[in-house]
Amino acid sequence: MKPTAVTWAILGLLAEQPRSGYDLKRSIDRTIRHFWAASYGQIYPELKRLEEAGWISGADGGNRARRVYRATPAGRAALVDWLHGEETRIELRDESLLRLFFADTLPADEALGLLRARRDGYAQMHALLRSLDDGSGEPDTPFVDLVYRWGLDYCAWGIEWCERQERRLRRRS
Amino acid sequence: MKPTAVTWAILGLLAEQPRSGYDLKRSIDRTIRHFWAASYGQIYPELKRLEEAGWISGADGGNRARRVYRATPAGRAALVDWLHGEETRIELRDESLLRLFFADTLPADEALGLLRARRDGYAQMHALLRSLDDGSGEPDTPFVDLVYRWGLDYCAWGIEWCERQERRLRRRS
DNA sequence: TAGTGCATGTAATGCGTTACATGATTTC
DNA sequence: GAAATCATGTAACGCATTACATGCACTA
Repeated sequence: MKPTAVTWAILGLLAEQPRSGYDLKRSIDRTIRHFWAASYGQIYPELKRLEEAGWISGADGGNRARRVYRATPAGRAALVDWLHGEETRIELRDESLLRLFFADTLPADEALGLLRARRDGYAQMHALLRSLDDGSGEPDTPFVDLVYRWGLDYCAWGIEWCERQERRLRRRS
Repeated sequence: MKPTAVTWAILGLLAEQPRSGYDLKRSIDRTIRHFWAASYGQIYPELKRLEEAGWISGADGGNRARRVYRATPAGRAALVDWLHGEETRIELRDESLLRLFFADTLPADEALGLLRARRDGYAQMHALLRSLDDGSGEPDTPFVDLVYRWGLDYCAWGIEWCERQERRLRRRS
C-alpha cells in the first residue's frame, strides 16, 4: 500500500465519520476540492486499496446498494503518522499566472485586461466559497474552519493585489 | 495540434528569444516553474509537435549538437490568440492545506505545529524567489516583473496569515 | 411509467515525472 | 585525463480526468 494524496483525503474524511464512495465525493466537492480535487475514478479504486490494507472497513449499509466505509484503528494511526510527516513544500500550478507572464506581447490595455480577468477569477471563487457556508449545519471544527478561512482570505487578498497592481501599472503608462 | 499548458510556456519563451530545449528547461526553472513546472519529458516531445505544427522552427546552431528553435509568425499569432482566450478559473492543489484540514485529529499544540510548518514553507519559497533576483541581468519586462512580484507578495501574505491565525487559535485555547 | 437522482464502477485517455541512456565539450 | 556540465532524448510508470455503462428507488 503506497499512499498518495487522495489516500489521506479519503482516510481523513472516513476518520471523521463513516461514508459511502458517493458521500465521499460529495463531501470532497464541498470542502477539500477547492485545494485538492478528486474524481470517482480515483475514489472507488482507492477505497478498495484502503480496505485491502486494512485501513478502512466497508459494510453494506442501509437500503439501496450502498457500501459504507469507516476508518479502522490502523487507519487512524496511519493518518496521524502522515500528519506528523515530512515538511511542507509549497507547489503551485496556476495557468492564469502563466498568461500574465507572457502578457508583455500584448498592447498595454489588453495586458491589463488579463490582470482584470485574474481579479474576476478570484472574485468568482470567493463568491463560490461564500455560498458554501449557508449558515445551517453544525459549526466546523477549528482547523476545518481555518482552511475555509484560508480560501476566503486568499481570494480577498488576490482581488486586492490585482487591483493594486492594475493601479500601479496604469500610473506608469 | 492540440495545445496544452506546456505548449504556451514553450511558445511564449521562444517568442521572446530563440532557445534550445536545454535552454528552455533552464529558463523555465528560473521563472515559470514557480507556478507551472515542466520536465524534459514534456519539453522535447512538445518541441517536435510544435515544429510539425509550424509554430516554431528549429535549426542546428552553434557548436555542439544543439538545436535552436524560434517562434514563427504563425506561432506568435497562436500565442496571442491564447492570451485573448477563455476566462480564468482559479484551480489549486496544495497538500499542506490538506494536512491542515485534518489537523483536528491531533492534540492542539501539534496541530499548531502544522500551521507553523506551513508558515515555514512559505518562508522557504520566499527566500528561494528572492535569491533568483541577483540584481545583475537586465530588468524584466513589466508583466514578467509583475508575476515575480506576485510570488514574493503571495509568500509574504502567507507568512503573515499563518502567524495571525496561530495567534488567534492560541488565544482561544 | 417516466424521469430524476442515488449509487457504483471501469476503460480510455492524457498529462507529467522519474529514471535511464548517450555522448560531446569545457575546465581544472 | 578526470570531472563537471552541456545537451538530447526515450521508456516506464503513476496520477487524474472524462466518458461511459449499469441499475435501483423514489416521486410526480
